[in-house]
Amino acid sequence: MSPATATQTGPTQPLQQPAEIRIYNTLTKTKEQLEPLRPPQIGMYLCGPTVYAESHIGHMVGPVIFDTIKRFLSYSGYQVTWVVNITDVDDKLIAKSRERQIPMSQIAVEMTADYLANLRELGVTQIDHLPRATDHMPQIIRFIESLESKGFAYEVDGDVFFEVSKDPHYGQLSNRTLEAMQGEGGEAAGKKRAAGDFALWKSARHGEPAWDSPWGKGRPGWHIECSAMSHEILGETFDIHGGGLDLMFPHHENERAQSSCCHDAPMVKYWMHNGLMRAGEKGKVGGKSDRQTSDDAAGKISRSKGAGGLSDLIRRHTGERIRFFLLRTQYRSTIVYSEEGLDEAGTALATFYRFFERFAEITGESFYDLPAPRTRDAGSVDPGGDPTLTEAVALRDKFLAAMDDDFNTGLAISTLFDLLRTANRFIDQQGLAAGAAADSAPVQTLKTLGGVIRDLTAVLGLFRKPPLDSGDSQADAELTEALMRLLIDLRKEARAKKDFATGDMIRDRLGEAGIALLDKKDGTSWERKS
RNA sequence: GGCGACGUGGCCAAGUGGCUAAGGCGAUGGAUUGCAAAUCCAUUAUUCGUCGGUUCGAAUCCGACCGUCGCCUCCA
Repeated sequence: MSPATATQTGPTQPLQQPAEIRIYNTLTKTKEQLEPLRPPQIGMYLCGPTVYAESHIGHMVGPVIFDTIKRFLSYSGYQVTWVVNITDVDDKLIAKSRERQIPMSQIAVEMTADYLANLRELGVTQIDHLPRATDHMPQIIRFIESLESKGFAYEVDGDVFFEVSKDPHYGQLSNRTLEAMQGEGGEAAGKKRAAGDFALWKSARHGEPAWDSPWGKGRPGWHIECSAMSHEILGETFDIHGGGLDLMFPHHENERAQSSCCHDAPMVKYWMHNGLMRAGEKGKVGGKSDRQTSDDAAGKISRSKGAGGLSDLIRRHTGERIRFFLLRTQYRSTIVYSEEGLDEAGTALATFYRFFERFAEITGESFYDLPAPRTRDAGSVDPGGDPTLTEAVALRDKFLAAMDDDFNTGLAISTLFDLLRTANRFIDQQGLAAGAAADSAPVQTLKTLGGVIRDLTAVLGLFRKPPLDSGDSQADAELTEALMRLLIDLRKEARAKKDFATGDMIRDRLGEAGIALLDKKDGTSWERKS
């Protein structure tokens, strides 16, 4: 049975479908045409973190891809409301609170700040609502009451459980049958009617954070906060629900059960699950070794294995590099994390940065200041018979087609490289350099090319601002710039006198210090080697 | 044990029935350069884990096998 058919939104008016966007729906295991419930509005929910510890890079996969999805959907003419929850009450938080001898709420505040700072660094800026579980106790309690009154839940000594067998569709999302699930039932096994039943409300033990409820003092179970808060903000049925593959069961299965039983309506139209990140093996890149000696237990990255330190990773690699690294892989596949992979992403990114410098030198305009068109239509370009622009338009179309097909960011990025080559080739062929007449036709064409690249990279949330040398203060950066200017001028003078030995020494010594010089027709610039 | 994903060049990674198998990193040759770097051009998988099968035709569908990984307990 298709969940899509179960939703009635009244007469569908002839809405202009902005684009043929297809989404892989984990519920149906097929790619489906995106048809929002209430176009042009789209409601989107992503399961956020339980804030008991620092986030690690794996936590960023979902936010980065969904941030990109929202940017792309907005670009395609939709108005997206994106919600990411913060779960700030839970067993792990309580345990952490005991361990550190500080209130649970303080840990939650600290770790939420850490999470948000990381999101900011990775350019995740599109979230509209960040609801916290503890701010929604009345809604959560009402939700549970409603389930209880409809016969889907039962109370035992202050605990309330969802009775899984009452939901005829239970197991549909994660594709498992009740019979196949024969767990132990966890610590509350003795109280539950069936092992698969799960807690909606947990009675408080001594010293635990607790809220008043019809069942006595206690706290919400896992799952229920997402049902209550998504309902509060996005309604009974909304368009897209996302999260990591590992949340499919039990979290999403239970969420779905709670919400659809409570409202007697499908909870979500499109379920999306991103792949998980794995830790790569050790550094060695061997030759052709026939035997796969995977002595290094490479597995899913998780907090329980001590993963963390994302802010340190950002400091070393920059948020943009990490975002780019994540976006180069299709969101449903496993991403293997490795330092080498991140380094390579940095190398690839440098090609973009060099083009932006070239662009600025020739046009006199900063790439980063170019306006990014807000819609596909506004961003379209009329090539007017120009072969270079014709090529660019074709590549832009390819980019958009890739994104239309279940947000294939990896394929989309490949067209960006093609676009870069097109632009660089054009510059070379035209012999463009600093000082070119601003109103000349080639410069205008280059500006148009730059505009297309600006447009598309903005959809991916890249190049929002010039790359900074992380850790440098403003004053240090200025000093570095002045010293580099001096060295470059000295070398220039030496070379003018054909004193190549001195010139090369300056270049070599800078190279040893991790700085590369780039000689161009119109002068020399420098960059840090990654 | 149950359910599921994946296995594409040296590495990363698109492509899920049919033009010459994207793109990145790396490598090699060339243009350019005083020499480099950057940029551009060219080359770098007759082949897509293995073996069968379906088909006029498969990396793409089916089966078996090998291998890697995930979920089934907290996890983005």
